Amino acid sequence: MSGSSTRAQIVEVADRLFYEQGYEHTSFADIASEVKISRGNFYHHFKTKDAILSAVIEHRLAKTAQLLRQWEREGKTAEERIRHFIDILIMNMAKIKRFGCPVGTLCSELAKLDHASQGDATRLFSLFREWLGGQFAEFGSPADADDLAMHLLARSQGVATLASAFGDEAFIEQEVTAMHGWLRQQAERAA
Amino acid sequence: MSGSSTRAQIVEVADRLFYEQGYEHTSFADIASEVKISRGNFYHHFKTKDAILSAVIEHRLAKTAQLLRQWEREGKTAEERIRHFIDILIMNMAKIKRFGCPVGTLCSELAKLDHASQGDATRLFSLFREWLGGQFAEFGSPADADDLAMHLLARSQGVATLASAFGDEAFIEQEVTAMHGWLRQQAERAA
DNA sequence: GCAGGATTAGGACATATGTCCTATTTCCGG
DNA sequence: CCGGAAATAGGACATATGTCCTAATCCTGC
Repeated sequence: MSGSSTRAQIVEVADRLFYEQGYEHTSFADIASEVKISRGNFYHHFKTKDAILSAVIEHRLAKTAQLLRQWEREGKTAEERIRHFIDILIMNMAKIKRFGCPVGTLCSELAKLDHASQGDATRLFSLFREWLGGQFAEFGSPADADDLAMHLLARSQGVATLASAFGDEAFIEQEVTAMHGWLRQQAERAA
Repeated sequence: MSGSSTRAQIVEVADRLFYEQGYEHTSFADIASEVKISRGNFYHHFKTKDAILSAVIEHRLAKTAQLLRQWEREGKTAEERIRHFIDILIMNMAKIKRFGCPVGTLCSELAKLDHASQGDATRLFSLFREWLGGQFAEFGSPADADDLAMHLLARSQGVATLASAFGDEAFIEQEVTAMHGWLRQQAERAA
């Protein structure tokens, strides 16, 4: 079981390539070449391409959960924590401009492929949704906390899609400012 | 040049399949099979797959321009016309739930493929953007008309992406209502 | 130090797919 | 009615790709 390092490398490279090139457009050869292992060796770690996808999604879920825990620690108020979410658009601006949102584009692709892992990919969204819902619930409006979470999720998705299509970073910054304003409003309304 | 009918059929089928299955995942065989022509015959109408994509985008651009002209006729006020745009989320709800937005998902896919037609696909967004910009300009705030157009475009994109990921039609309806409310606000602010 | 499992390399194999060629059929203008 | 262009069918061809097998090598526990 020492190949864990190789396996981890495969997952990391696949994670990046699935994001940058899409799942279907990324081949075993692409991944093997970057990890510098032979295609044949691949089979020892993952029987099928679907298995790699599952591992990548699993990996992303873990990374995301960790990120959410970090925000939980860093932000004192719910508003501050939600602010962190909005700011990932700024943090990952360069990559979002080129490839869109990793979660949204993966879900879209899998939907078109009618892929078995669709549900798992959607779980990535669910993580953010539930976390945001929890934060918004602290605002005092637990009834529509989920609505607010979905609304914010949708807005960031749209920003990522358009920023990518138009190659426009300024638009990201502009909309992030607008989202911060909207968040402020929600916080004030609650207080 | 009588094959225009066959050619048109090819473009229509390709248009639908590219939407439902994605560009790369749709093969010549898929299209030929649905149009009921042989794969070989295909070459007579389109030399390359890229050529089909170009024709499909051209076709979508024409259809979109026609739609915009129709809205132009049907809506008396700018607000009414913009309302038509928002309502396509309702009109195409069933397909959006399954496959997302045809424009957004195509642009995302082409971005990952680093495809030469990326720019042409983005023109589809530009059509809506410029048209919406023109409508918002009538509100009296020509300065940020484009910002409002992009904002609305982004919101519908996000709604389509999330609705597809979660398979949630109610979310579409909810956000459409919210967008109508937002539009009303913009109109009132202008008046 | 050695046996046995883990890991790796290299390649075989079937299939799918974009591209392209050729022969045949269909259609239309003169 | 007929000659040529358009359209079609069928398949060839090279390549890419997911999958899988086998032999060699590495490493670890005894």
